Amino acid sequence: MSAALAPEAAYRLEEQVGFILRQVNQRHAGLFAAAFGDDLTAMQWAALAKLVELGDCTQNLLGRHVSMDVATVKGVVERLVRRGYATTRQDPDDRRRLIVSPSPAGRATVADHLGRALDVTRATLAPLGADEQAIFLTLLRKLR
Amino acid sequence: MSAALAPEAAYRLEEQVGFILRQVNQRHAGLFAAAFGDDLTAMQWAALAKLVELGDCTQNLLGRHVSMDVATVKGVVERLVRRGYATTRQDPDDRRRLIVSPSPAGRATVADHLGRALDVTRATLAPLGADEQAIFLTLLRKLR
DNA sequence: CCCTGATTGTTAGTACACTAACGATCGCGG
DNA sequence: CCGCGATCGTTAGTGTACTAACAATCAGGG
Repeated sequence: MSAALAPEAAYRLEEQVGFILRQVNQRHAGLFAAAFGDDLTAMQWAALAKLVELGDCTQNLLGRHVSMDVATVKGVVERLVRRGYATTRQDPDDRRRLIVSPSPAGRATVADHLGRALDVTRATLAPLGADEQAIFLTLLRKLR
Repeated sequence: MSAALAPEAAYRLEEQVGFILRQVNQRHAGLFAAAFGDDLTAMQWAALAKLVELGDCTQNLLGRHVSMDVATVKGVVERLVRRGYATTRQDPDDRRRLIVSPSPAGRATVADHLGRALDVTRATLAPLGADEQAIFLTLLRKLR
């Protein structure tokens, strides 16, 4: 399956999962930005929504809950703090740990934007029918 | 649908398309990096594979073919040039344009890595059965 | 109680991604 | 042929993402 028969006819970039995945991600990012404007990025929203759900939480644990590695979550939390949506303090019981807490403004923002977040999900899936959406999500989850 | 009934029970971050999409992307990126090592990133591979397919090509046009905006494609092309996989020159007929060309090494690298690229696609979709893969790709394409 | 290994966080470095602002150029209509 | 809008590329700035190296700290065993 190498040289003679179908040289590079066998490889179509635009049919590879990774490529399409990136395009779908781009579309989702655009929809998200349109709904959230300069309020929050998708990453910040994920971290903040999870933080409000969990309450006080180690930076490390928060990162694991939202699938961000340590270096990434640090930057995201830093920007949440800068915007006044969260605060950080050292854990007195374990001085390695940094405890992140949602601020009242953070909780309010999550409540405020919940509808918009759901709209983004709906808009992203809009090209599919209701049954297709269910199938798609089931399959997508398996690829996690 | 705001306060009294289902406060934030209605929003589960880990069920939102955008969130799962990011996780699937992360997994794909990991598989890609494992297969390609330090040879090429997924972005560089996409750009180079498309460049070899198209032959000489405007930087702008290349970007459109691989869904990268102008600023992004500039960086990617720059790194391809730095690695010796492509060259750039001004279009004599339109001095705004920058023509990007694959180098012999670039063509060889694409040929060399075609199998690995297909392996990455296979590995990414491996959690699904053959029929599921087809359905998934059909649905995914609609969300582009 | 010290030693060692694991955990937590920070920093530096590379590579996407997108916006906005800018300069150079092209092409078309008047 | 002049001007003006559209196109192409570059730069700067912000925000992910991930690796690697490091410092501080904690926990458990000898």
